[in-house]
Amino acid sequence: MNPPATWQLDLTSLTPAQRAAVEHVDGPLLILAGPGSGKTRVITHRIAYLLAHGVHDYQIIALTFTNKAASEMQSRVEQLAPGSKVWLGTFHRFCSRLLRKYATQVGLEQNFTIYDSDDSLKALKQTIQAANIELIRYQPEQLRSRISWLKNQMIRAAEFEPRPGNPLDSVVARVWPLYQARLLESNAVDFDDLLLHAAHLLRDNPELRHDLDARYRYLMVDEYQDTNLVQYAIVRALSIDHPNLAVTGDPDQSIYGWRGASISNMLEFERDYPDVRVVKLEQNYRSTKRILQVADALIANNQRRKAKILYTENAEGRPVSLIRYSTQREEAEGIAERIAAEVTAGSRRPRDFAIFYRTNALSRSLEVALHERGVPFQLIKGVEFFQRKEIKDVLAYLHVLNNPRDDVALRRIVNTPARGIGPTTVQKLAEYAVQNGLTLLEAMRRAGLVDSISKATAVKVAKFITLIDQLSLSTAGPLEELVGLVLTESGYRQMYADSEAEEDQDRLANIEELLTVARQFDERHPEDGGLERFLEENALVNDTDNWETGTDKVTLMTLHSAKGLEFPVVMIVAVEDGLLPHERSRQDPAQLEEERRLLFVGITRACEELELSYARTREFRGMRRGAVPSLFLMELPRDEMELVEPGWSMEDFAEAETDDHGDQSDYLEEDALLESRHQPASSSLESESPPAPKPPTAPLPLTTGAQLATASAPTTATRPSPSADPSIGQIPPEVFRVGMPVLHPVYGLGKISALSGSGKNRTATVNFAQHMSQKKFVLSASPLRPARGES
DNA sequence: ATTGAGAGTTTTTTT
DNA sequence: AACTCTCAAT
Repeated sequence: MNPPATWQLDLTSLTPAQRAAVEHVDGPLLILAGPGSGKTRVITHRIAYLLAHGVHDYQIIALTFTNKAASEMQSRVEQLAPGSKVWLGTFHRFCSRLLRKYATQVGLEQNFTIYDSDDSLKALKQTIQAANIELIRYQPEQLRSRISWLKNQMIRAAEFEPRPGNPLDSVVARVWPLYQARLLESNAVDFDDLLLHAAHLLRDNPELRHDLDARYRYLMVDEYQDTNLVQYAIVRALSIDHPNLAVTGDPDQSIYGWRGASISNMLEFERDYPDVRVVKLEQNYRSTKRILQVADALIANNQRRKAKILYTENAEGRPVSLIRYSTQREEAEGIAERIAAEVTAGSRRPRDFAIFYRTNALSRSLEVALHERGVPFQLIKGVEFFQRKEIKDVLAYLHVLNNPRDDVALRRIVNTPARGIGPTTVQKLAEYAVQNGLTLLEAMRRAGLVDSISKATAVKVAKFITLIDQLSLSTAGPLEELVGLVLTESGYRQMYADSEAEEDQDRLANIEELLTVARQFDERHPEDGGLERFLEENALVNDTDNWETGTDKVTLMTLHSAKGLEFPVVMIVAVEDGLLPHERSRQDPAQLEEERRLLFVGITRACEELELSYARTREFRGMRRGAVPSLFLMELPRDEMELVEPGWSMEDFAEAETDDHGDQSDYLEEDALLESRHQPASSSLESESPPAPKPPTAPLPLTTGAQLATASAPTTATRPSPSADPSIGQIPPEVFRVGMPVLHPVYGLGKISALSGSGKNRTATVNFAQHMSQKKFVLSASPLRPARGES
């Protein structure tokens, strides 16, 4: 049955360690893979190796956490073993597939709906409202995340034991069973249920478990350090009779602990599978020596870890930059400026750069700065397209057609576009439904029989029902046609088409885009398409998956979504106390270590150059606050780094002037914090001798004593106070001459290659050796000054 | 039923 | 600042 290998598998390019992992066939295998160690290569080669040694493709499954990772592997397996049908996908997709098949075993129907977190929050709110439960001070979102966390611990509503005296838990104890009942009535599951139902399915049906264990004989799990208890249970259940389980991961890259991921799954792997073969992949093929040393020094500060060696045969590379900006805006502009300069000079392309930040809210100023300079960029946000209101609205129509019991979707569309069926009417219908044991949709069919609903309103509801019935006649056809029908018949497209607002025009465009998605689906599934499948595919997709590596743009993303990627130049912004580590993680040492791992992940994404930055002030929830450098920065090895401190711009003069008092206290606060954190760690950035007391405007302790190499940024050690800073307009434009060496606070040393214009418009073209870039400056408005003879 | 003002939130987020 | 939710007014 298994076709002879018509392709050649070349293992000679692998290192001995990689090869050992690839050639391991039967029995448990644990691959400890450091960042950039060729992990994906090993997994894909191993799949090909198994196929070449007589394993059937349907006997192999590989589970990943993201679609992105899955499709990446898919295409690489396809290259190594063309035509094979190994199942690669996410945990959630795997469970969803399993549940479609065995839905009735867990009380669902095959056409169940998958609620995303937005939908499940709505269902939860409806539950709370219908049962009239007092939330005390809790937000529904808090309940949702608590329930989610519990589900990830493999606890079901019926088994839940509230922590005594815990008010949140006592509310959860009341709401959760009702919420779960509502989901069941709606024939729906949330993301967590997908895993939880599957885990219980396997636990409660020994024969089924046995069969599936045999069927999926070779199981692989990627990013095993991020598995939670439920995922662990699923993996375990499928590898009891045939423990051919290969997992890869890196405890140092575990960054989803807050979601219930447990490193212990990885650390205790050897206990669960005593005969495990352990392979360590420690050589890094991605980063320069310096970047790796910085990463290594940082992560060494974590107590709860297995020490591991990180080494590379790559070049030494350039020092890692640590840049201190005075404001958030300068940080964004400095970065955008550098990228623009290097792109203009042709030394880098936009796609070479990635900018990471801790929270999405930090992206705004970067977007603005890049946009102003015409630098193309793509912003990766977690959800985006399928989470947009207009998309969810249209999909809600499809959900109702596919699963008439889907109340969340039904409530969403019943008055969208406006049909004069308001919340009061829906409320009455919902009550009628409960009293008569009907679904909401069935109750709507009988709106005329509900006493409290007026004749006029009942007619409107009847019209809506007619619309749904009419649409449901077309559910068997192509998706593109169905979506088109929904758009026209519901009046949804018209609603936006009539609008003048620019925002609505964008929405219209997004809706048209959805039509494209539907068409592409039709093309991809000429035989095995169908509404249910379309909805499922889109339910388990997120925006990160649409991230295109092919486009030539700068990438902006959170540190979390950066995992698994790499870029020639990486910039990590806002490495400040309260943001990284995040303030919510400061109490708990375990969480602090997770934050450190997060920065570790960010650092190890960089191949050639790495730039960390922080600012002295930052806008935060509409307020400007003084910012303190992250304690993680003190843990980095100064030998591998250079400190850069750009000069001040015109705006900062104004800011420094008006905010003088605020600034002073910020400084004092910074000093105090840094003093109190004085750590004996030898790799600390701080000097051995305690820093001398400083006037409020003196540089930070971080910069005192010039511990860091400052060659490329001569302004660093002697940054004058703002009032004395000969920044802008201080140097008369006529001083400059062609060939003159000049100094720029951001780009460092350069040479004037051309001059043009006169007076205020006099412009200099400067070549900067350091960045191999060329920039133009209007002299009267630039911080440029002669490199010699500076004060 | 729709609109607008005011109040209260606000991490990260593979799915 | 930006978002969502609530409640009162239209």
